[in-house]
Amino acid sequence: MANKISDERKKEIIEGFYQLSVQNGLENTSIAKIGKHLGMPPSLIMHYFPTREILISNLISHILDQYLMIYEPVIRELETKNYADPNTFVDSLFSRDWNMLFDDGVFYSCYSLIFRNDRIKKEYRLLHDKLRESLKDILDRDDNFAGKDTDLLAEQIFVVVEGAYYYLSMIDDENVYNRKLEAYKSQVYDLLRKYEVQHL
Amino acid sequence: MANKISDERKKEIIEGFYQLSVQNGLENTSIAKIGKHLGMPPSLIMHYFPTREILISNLISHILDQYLMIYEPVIRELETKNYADPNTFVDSLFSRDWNMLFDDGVFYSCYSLIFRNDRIKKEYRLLHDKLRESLKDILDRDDNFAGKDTDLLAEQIFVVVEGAYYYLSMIDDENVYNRKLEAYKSQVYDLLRKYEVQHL
DNA sequence: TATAATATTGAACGGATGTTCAATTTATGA
DNA sequence: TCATAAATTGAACATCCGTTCAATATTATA
Repeated sequence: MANKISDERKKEIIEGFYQLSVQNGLENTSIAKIGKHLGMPPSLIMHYFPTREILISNLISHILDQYLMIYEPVIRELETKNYADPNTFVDSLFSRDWNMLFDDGVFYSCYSLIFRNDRIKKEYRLLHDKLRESLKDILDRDDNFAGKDTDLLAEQIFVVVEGAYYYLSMIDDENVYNRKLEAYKSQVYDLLRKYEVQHL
Repeated sequence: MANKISDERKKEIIEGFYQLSVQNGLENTSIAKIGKHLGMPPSLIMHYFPTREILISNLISHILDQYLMIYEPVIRELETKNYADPNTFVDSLFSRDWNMLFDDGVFYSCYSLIFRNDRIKKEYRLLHDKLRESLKDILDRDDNFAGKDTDLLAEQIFVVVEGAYYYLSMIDDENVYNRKLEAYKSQVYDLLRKYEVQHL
């Protein structure tokens, strides 16, 4: 609460940056354009983010926070119940809902920066470690997976999820999209079933 | 063979573009820089590629061709034999070799363009359709998968492969890398085993 | 060899880029 | 209220961007 104006401006700038990046792409969004979009001179943007690199770095933190926020409702739902139906869980993971809330184009643009920037790489790694850890905790709380390698299971589930979004992003045709979606879903169902303790 | 000089120059320009993109990133590689790198004026580049958009489009075709070329030895090996050991096949798919031959950074940069360019999206889609189709053909030729949904199997294998490369690209630590690599490999082994006809 | 087509050059363009800076306005705290 | 700090402005910068164009050199064709 020390610098309230400062914090609000920073937030405003980053969100403006994000919005324009969704529309025109990260690489086509300049500081001048952000300024025009928000009705402020570029020099003000540079007052809060001294270089473009710092700006981008903050945009990435913002995006990764958003990404985490999208997962959170699913994770929290599973944390409250001691056992949640895997089907509903998988359905949430593959829900089309957060395609509306989150722009994959900007996400992959930022992802591609990990190959030349170790700090960004680390930030992406930490995000995914956190997600995997959350899932593992949930699985551990479930008796069906007692004594199983839930670390490995969580890892293998997320690999399918990421691969699925990679492929689904290429698909325009709704029927094809749904068919593929079901294929990837059942792939995760199978993983869960494979790991579950057999009840009689 | 009509325009040999033209074709060679085009190839030279695209490869120069690719090399600089590997070093500095796609978004930091300008026409002027390519010209300087190859010792030719930017106007010559624009003579062969009238706009930057066309240049990028050709770079993407080049990259997707290369991507296909990396898969080809594996695919051809499996085509010649009537039955190839799934293990060696999976090993090849996950071989670290083509990380040396192919730059994932440029690949993902180009991939992120699919979200705002339908032609690029289609080109990526066709590439992956082709790869999946090749794998399906190979599986179909194998008696162990007779009567099985090899289309689905191929799809699910590639989802794991793509997801795997997505995650592995974030890992620097060699031990962690290898551990994850094995997890993803065994995930594909499991898929193959699940689909195989049971022999006694 | 003459002619047409192609390849190559170098200069120039308007505009956009990230960044700097000094001046001014606004808010904060004593 | 007054001094100090923070927020904001607008102009200016060197440099790079993609692109254009007319002129020249080279090659292919008849």
